[in-house]
Amino acid sequence: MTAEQLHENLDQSIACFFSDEDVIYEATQIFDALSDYTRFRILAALCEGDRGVSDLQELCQVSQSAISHQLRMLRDRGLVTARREGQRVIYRLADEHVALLISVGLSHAAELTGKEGE
Amino acid sequence: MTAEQLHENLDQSIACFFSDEDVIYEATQIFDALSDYTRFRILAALCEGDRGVSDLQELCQVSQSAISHQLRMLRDRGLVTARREGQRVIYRLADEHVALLISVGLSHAAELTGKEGE
DNA sequence: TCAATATATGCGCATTTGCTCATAAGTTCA
DNA sequence: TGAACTTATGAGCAAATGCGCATATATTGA
Repeated sequence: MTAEQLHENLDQSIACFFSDEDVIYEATQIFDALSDYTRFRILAALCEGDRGVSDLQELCQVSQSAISHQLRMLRDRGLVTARREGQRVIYRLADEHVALLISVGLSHAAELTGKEGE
Repeated sequence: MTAEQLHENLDQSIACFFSDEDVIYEATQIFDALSDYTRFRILAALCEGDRGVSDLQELCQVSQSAISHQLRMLRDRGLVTARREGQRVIYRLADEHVALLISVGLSHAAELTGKEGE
């Protein structure tokens, strides 16, 4: 089999995944958002309900600036939305897929670390 | 931050997610593996079946060195396993959760980019 | 044993990332 | 208005990342 033939076969068999390079890139952006310890905890907390910035800051134990920078990134990527309530700004998950991703990721991680029974 | 500090500040309502800092870290490692364009395509290809290194290299259109470096990372994180077949080395997905993560990530991405109907 | 093929690895560099610091901007209340 | 409070932002820095380059290792066949 030539390289070209191989390539065509591969393309066909996984066409459902590789139909659009932009979609793949966008998917990597989602996973990138979930790949940081602070951001993951932000998103996991938001799975449970809306949270203010200062609540998230306390939960994640990082500086106000760090939380705000990470929230900006999550906003820019469309993973969260923000609304103002007086002085506070309340964040909310923008996509229900995120909760599923977090759940699956934690299941996998729990198996790897042998903590699934807790 | 120590494990004690983290545990003390955890919100009770999300204790199910935050029961172990190691599990959270491990989850972020999985998402980190999926956050790179080349690695994502490697893993997506492996969802369809085992693949040799040169096949993956051709599919991802990157150098031999780049593929090998990324495969090493995926091995180190336990996401793939490798077996030798003659001169070739064949890689395989080590965890079925990865296929689910990829599927959910692509669904989310397809919605964001307006390509879900294709 | 040696050349050819296939894959892995150490080093180094350019780029990216996550954070701190300082400061700006928006809101409430006096 | 202005002070207190909350959140956002820009600049810059240390650390991490992804890859190229050169080379090492492993397998096969002559």
